[in-house]
Amino acid sequence: MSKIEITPVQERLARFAKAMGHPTRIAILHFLAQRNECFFGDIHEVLPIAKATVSQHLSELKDAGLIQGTIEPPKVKYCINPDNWSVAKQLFAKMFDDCCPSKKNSCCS
Amino acid sequence: MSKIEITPVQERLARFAKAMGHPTRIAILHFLAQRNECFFGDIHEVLPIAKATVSQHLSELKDAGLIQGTIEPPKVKYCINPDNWSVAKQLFAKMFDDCCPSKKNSCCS
DNA sequence: ATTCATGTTCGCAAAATTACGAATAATTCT
DNA sequence: AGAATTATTCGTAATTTTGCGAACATGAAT
Repeated sequence: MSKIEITPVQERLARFAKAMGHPTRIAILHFLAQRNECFFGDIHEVLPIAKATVSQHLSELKDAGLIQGTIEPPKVKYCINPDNWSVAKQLFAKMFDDCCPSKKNSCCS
Repeated sequence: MSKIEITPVQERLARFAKAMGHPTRIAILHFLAQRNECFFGDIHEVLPIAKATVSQHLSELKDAGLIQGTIEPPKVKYCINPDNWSVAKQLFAKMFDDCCPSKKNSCCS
């Protein structure tokens, strides 16, 4: 009856999800998780795509807040953004816990 | 040096994330989580968008495996797909746990 | 058989995404 | 100052996504 209001939390969760919604970006996140050294060149070296494209994917992840980059001339060091990573983790966890499969009154019974 | 192989698991995680990467679809998932009755009409009634668009979003969620729909003439009942929901939950949880903020050797220190 | 109620599919347009090579900063090294 | 290294930005093209109204399909009720 009354229309749904899309909340800022839902917007934020969708933003995180969208940033994670590409195999290459998932691979980048996994790669960053395994490494201490996170220079752009290290990431590019390991991906079979042009550096311009790598840069775009990194921007996407950075704009969503999942990673951060710091300039260490002449290189750029990338890493997970710990604060937002933690937020994303909690938002996804809450999302998956809220939903019905674990409830008794699920419509999926 | 050696190129990254994008794994099937990463592909699947990205697929889930992509489906969740839109505020309306997050709202739909939340709505499904709160309801026993999950008819198309209930969902459409509550969203400020055309039914064709609602149907598209539901298809997107269904194709990704996050929800399922059963025909109950003349209505269609939608709900979370419990099996895949559980898979998605675990994949996201593993992703967020793997990554560095909780590690000592994080590049984000 | 017609009508009604419910959703999906079609056809289209606008916008966003993905990808690349070339050009452009920015900083160090010679 | 000039060359070299590193990464971003620009310009472009192809594809995908998002959204709508209209048309269509399906089964129920008259």
